[in-house]
Order: sequence, then structure tokens, then C-alpha cells
Amino acid sequence: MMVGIVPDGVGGGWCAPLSDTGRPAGASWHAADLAGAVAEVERRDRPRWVWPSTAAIYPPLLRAGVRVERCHDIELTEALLLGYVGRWGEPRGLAAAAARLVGRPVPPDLPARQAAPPGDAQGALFETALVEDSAADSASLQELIEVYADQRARLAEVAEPGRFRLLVATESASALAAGEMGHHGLPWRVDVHTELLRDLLGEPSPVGGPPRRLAELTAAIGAALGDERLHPESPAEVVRAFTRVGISLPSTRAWVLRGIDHPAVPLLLEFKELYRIWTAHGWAWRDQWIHNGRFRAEYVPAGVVSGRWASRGGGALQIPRVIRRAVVADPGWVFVVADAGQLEPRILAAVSGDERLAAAGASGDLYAALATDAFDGDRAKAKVAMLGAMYGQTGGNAIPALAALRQFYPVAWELVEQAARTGEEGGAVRSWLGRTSPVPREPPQDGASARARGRFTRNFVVQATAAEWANTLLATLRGLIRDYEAELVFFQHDEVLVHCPAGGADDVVTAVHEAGERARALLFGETPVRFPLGVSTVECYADAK
DNA sequence: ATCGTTCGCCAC
DNA sequence: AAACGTGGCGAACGAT
Repeated sequence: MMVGIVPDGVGGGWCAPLSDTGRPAGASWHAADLAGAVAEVERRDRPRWVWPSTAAIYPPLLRAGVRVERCHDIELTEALLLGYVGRWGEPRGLAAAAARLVGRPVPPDLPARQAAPPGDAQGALFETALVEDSAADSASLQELIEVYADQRARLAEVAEPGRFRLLVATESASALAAGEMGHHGLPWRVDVHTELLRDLLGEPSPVGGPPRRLAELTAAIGAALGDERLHPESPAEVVRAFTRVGISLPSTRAWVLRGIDHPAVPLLLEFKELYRIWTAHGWAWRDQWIHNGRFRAEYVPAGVVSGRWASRGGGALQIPRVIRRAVVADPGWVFVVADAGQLEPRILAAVSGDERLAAAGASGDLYAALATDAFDGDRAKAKVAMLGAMYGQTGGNAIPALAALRQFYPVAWELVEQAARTGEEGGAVRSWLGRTSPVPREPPQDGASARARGRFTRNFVVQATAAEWANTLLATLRGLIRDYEAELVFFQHDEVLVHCPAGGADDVVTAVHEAGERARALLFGETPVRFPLGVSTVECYADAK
């Protein structure tokens, strides 16, 4: 069964039982305490909740101690359906979808809520969950029911309805997982982080300026370039300083500097690395984002055009490797860290149906298999060629390798080439499950933008399908560990962290492998391609793999 | 002073 | 080796 709900903005909400076809299946009612009502119905019936926005509704439910198993997220589904018919980016909220349905002017979506406030401020339940406007009332419940029925009808009309329904289910389940992950937060040891900063950066400045090690490097770089007042964090100043010593630089990017023979270069490279840590993950970041031993970021499922997650606040998906030393499990607990290796080329093998590439994808090391097939055993060359084909590389010494790839894996090659051609002509491409790339307002006007568009669509078909596999794994894993004492605490494109008591880790490891296998079967059915997971059980994230 | 853009690094 | 896909973010930059 299903239950449609719309919050009333003051802690309650309207609820409507729905049949399996989405039609009203009984009288609707108003609950003064929406969280309480959801908890009770969830315990009794475990329905699929049909609601306007998981991002708006689920966090306050979680704060009230309520979890749900399944939902249908109207706004995420609406975005997928709009994209499918070439209307990517149009307002996707319930109010917009309802307005489109009856031909009323379509209101814009409300701007996204600010990133989760630091600290433990709870706020009133549902104070931010008011989905469309302050006049939300029982009419919104009627709109919800009508929009849901309409979405079901549109889902039935796509070319591959079974796949698209899986996409919608996975997207909605991802949103639940994202809410729970944001709610749990990533275990984070402030003391370890602080010690790490001191080791890397030296004493913090008592007046708020750069820490000691950065100050020393600044002085050394200035001396090496003959300018005591040089600011190494300023690209313009660094370029000018090199010009004065007879070296012209197109930019101060690290890879450019690495090609320069000058005593200031190693100092600058070290400065850049440490400066980045200081500004992006230093003491200020620590004080803003770590509270009560957790890093609580806000995750945004489908926040990336390809369907990958994005995050708001704290750079949750860009935690530098050295900083992961501070990610430590609670006493007596561990992390089960699972990482899908070589995911994107395996996805290409499964999607394209290229028999020879699929055979390579059946191996534990796809690149090694490619190397044996087509690159005289040169694994590095095979990897560069594969990445070049998926990203649209056109230059450099990957070109001969790309030719070998084309010759040995013509079916896979043609799939990404066709995707690129479609993009160059201003067209849209789709992922395996039907996520559709946005199209530019007008076709590319010149060769450079056409090629850029081609690289985007070329990569989209692989990256978006990889995201679907990973989201499906996550959603499946979430279900498998539902009754365990375990929490999902991190998910980064092809990697997932489960925090659990040490004694339960073996069960979680089993569940992770099972989830990967189910994701493979759900998406691709019979395929020789494997999606092996590197799984480790560790107390510290930095020790994974 | 303020705001939008660019640079450059982090992650995958 | 070379600079090719998706992002977030913070500081510098530069226009207003």
C-alpha cells in the first residue's frame, strides 16, 4: 500500500491512503503530529510514502526519531520526467507539477534551504518542511494525488518503462539514504584532526594569520625568487616573480610548475598543498563543521547532471586523503568501506554489450585484461586509452592507444562515439535507466563548443549509468542492513562507508557484496561483466584499501 | 565596499 | 604524460 502525505507547515499534515495504482483508497485525514502519524503507519503497514520532497520532509522526521523504508519522491521524479522529454531544468516541485497539469502559470521552485546549520540546533519540526507555500492546505493533498497519478502515467510512456521505474525507485531511495547520512554525520575525531593540522602546518598563528609552516614557506619562496614581500597564494604575483627571473609561465598550476627547474618550485608546490589544507580543512573548517564528534554535511542526491550526488556545506565529497585520518569509528565500532573498482569502464562494457570488452570486464582487473588483449601487456597504456575514450581526450600520446582501443572494442567505441556525435549536434543522450542529458538552448555555434558538448554527452552515458549502479547498490544495502545496528555514514560516487559495531562487521561485509550483486542484476540482468567491490573493515577511514 | 568571475585545488 | 568528464569551495581578482 501507499500513503500520500503533505505537511501543513506547523508540525502536522494531511494524509491519504492510496491503492497500489495510486488512487485514493479510503478517507484522507489530518494529523496534528505528522511525525507521530508517520511512525505509527510505518510500524503498522510499511507503506510506500508518496510525498512532495524527501529533502524537505525526511530530516525533521529523522530528528523526531522516525525512519521510513520506502518512498516516492515527487520532485525528484518530476525532474527525471521533465528531463526525459527535453524540458530539463523546469520547476519540479509539487506546486509546479500541479500547475502544469491544469495549465496554470508555473511557479518557480523555492530556493534550496541553506546548508545544515552547525551544531545541534533542532528547530521546530517541519518548520522548513513547508513544501510549497504558507497556504499549503488539504488542496495540496489533492494535488499530490493527481500529480502522482500523472507521473505514473508518464512513467508508462517512456521507451523503457521498467528501467525508468527502477530509476525512480532508486532515486527516491537515495534521497532517504542521503537524509539518514546527513542525520548521522560522519564520525570525526576533533583531537586527531587538530593534531594532524599541527603536524602538517605547525603552530596556528595566535592572531589568525597563516600557521608557522606556511609563514616559513612564504619567506623561503620570497627569498628564492628575490622578493621578500611575495604572496605565494596570489597567482598573478607568482607569475610576475617568475617573469623577473626570466621564466614565463602560462599559469601557476601545479602541473605547470612541475615542469620548471627552479629552487622555488618545490617550495611553492608544498605551499600550495598546505595552503589548501589550511583554508579548506583547517581550524576554521573544524570549528564550523565538526560538532559532537560528527561531520554533518547535507547531501543532495541527483545534484549533479549525471545523477551523482552533490553536497552542500563543508565540501563533504572532497575530503582530502590526508584529512581522512580524522575519520575514526566510535569505540568498539568500525567502518566497513566498500569501493567499486574500475566502475566506469565496467559500466561501458555492460551498457555497450561489446563482447570482448565484457569479457575483460569479467576479470578482477579490467585494465590488465585490456592490456593482454590489445596493448602488449602494457596496463598503464590500456588504462590511459580507456579513460581517454570515456572523457574524450583528443591530444597527447594517448592517440595511438585510442586507435588500438577502437580496433579491439568496436562496439564499445561506437557507443561513446555516437554519444559524442549526438552532443556535438546539440542532441540529448540517455543513461541505461533513462536519465536524460540537458540540451543546450541552441545547438553549439562553433567547433570548440560542439566538441565540448560532445565530450559531455560522451561521458554522460557512462557516468550517469555508473551513478545508477552505485545508487542502486546504496539503496539495496540500506535495506539489507535495516535491522542491523549499523549506519550509513558516507557515500562518494563509487564508495560507501557503513559504521557498525566491530562484531557486526562480517554481516555488513556480506551485505555489501550482496548489494553489489543485486545492483548488477537489477540493471543489467545477465551480463558477464562483474562489479567487484574492494571491501575493508577499519577503525580509521585512512586505513581503507 | 560589494558582487560576480576566475583561478586552482580537492574529490570521484 | 597531459590537461579530458562531473562537481564544491575559498581566496584572489576585477568591475561596479
